[in-house]
Amino acid sequence: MIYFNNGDELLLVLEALSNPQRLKIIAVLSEGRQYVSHLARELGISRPLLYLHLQKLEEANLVSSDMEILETGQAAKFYQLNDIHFVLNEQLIHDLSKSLSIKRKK
Amino acid sequence: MIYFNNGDELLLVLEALSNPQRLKIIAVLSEGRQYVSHLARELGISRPLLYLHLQKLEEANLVSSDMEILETGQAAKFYQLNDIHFVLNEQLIHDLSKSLSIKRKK
DNA sequence: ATCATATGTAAGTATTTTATTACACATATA
DNA sequence: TATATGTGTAATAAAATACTTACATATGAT
Repeated sequence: MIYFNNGDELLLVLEALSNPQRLKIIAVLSEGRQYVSHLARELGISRPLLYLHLQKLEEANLVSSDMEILETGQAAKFYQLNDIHFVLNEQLIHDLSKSLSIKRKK
Repeated sequence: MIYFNNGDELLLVLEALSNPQRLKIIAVLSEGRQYVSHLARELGISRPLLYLHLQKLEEANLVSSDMEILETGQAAKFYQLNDIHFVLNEQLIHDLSKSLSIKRKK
């Protein structure tokens, strides 16, 4: 169960989830861990783009990664889902909005 | 309780929620309905910008609006929260991802 | 050595989102 | 009439996000 410590954390998760590619990534990973190149082929997107999305998911703590040696002997970076489960309602948004910053990113 | 009919609907809601200004708007509206100009002053943002955000929230069905005559005799547009309450987990994302489209917007 | 597979990232472009400025129009009050 | 309040929107600018192309490096198999 995801617990949000503040509004910025909630926003980080919501931003990570508000993209169709990233939802697809989560859907694929929900069937089991997988390494980057394989994931890219499965999703039909370029590896650099996949990296971008995985990075956002990782920053929001929705996925994690480990290096592992494939049967072929090559190193591969495996990604897996963290526990993604939370409830969202107006009360929570109201409470967390006090610790939510409105800021420029760059 | 929000029920998502498909992946695109889920995404629409997540996109609407993934912005700090819009979370603040929801937080304010959770304390009661309010009209646009008043809301803009309370949030410290311009009315055109507020319109933009309210439109996104309305498209995601998170808020609704009604015109009403103020005590002063002027017409005002009141916004109020719809029921915002849902659970999100990997199973749901997995299921809804099948009806999720990856598309350009314009 | 060459081919296929893997990771990793820099640099540039395209698209979308967010925000501002400037209008038009209406009602009530001083 | 001038001022203050309200709605509504068009046009533009700025910022952030998404995506592409190109490259470097490494391992194993042919």
